[in-house]
Amino acid sequence: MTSAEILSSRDIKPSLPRVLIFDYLRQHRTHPTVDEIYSSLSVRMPTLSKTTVYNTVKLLSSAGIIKTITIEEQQARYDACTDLHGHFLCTDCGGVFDFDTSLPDSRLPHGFSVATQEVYYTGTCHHCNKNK
Amino acid sequence: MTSAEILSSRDIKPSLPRVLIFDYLRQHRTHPTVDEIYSSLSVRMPTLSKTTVYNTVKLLSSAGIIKTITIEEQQARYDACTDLHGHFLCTDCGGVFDFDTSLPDSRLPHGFSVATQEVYYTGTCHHCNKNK
DNA sequence: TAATAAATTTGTAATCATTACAAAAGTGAA
DNA sequence: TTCACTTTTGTAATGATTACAAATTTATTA
Repeated sequence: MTSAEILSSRDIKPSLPRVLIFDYLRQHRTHPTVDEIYSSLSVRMPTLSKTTVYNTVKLLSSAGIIKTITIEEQQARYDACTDLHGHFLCTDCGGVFDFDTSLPDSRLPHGFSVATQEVYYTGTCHHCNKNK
Repeated sequence: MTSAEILSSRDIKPSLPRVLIFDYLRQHRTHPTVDEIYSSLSVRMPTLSKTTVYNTVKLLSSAGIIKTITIEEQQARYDACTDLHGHFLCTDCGGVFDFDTSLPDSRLPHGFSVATQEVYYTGTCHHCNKNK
């Protein structure tokens, strides 16, 4: 399915900025920040505003089309893959990596309804462990 | 064990601000923000600086004595309970609640070493679900 | 104890990600 | 084309966090 089709199916008008941003996230699974999305796309679309990137990732995230990753204090990252998987932050190089994970066996208090589930690990990645 | 003893055992000098902040976190399991810690303690210790609260929670967190919770984009929260448990953010009232969770069965890529593990859920809490 | 060195705390001023907001631009219907 | 509505944009706030240097406290040495 194209990005525009996915947006339309969620009643989000597939404007050019929205399609570009969603496309970018679908093609770059590096969990980019708003800044990285903006810098990359403003080459192709010089009129793009960073505010539009902020607006769009918030729109897509609340529609459940992308995920907001808050593994770092400094800034949010975004992920077009909404399938269940964990995120690993390397505190050496700052990279964020995916890993396979099952859902933990959780006992929520009665009456709680779940919207999103995230598993965040931090540590040192393969590459940074080598350089020691 | 007293807070001062725990700090000492980690080679952190148990100064008054450090003990007060750590004590506060041990007694208030509500996952307070820096602002909440500062506001509460500055009544008893008017000379306390917010910078000291920032410095201290960073110190305690990197020593592994407390946990930094980044479930929200806006600000970090802190938790003196380092036992394994999940955190649930109610997107209606903003409260953060603990819940029991096992470790998910995760397959990390080879060579990755783990320092911290977090399970974050969002949704609606018991109380907010009632008011609907 | 006094003097000195080291560690800690403090207040103020940056930094910087995010949001507010209103004007501008774009889109679609009559 | 005109009008209403949505989206985008740029600028100016906001607000959490950090940098930093001065002030204070604590520890050490003589």
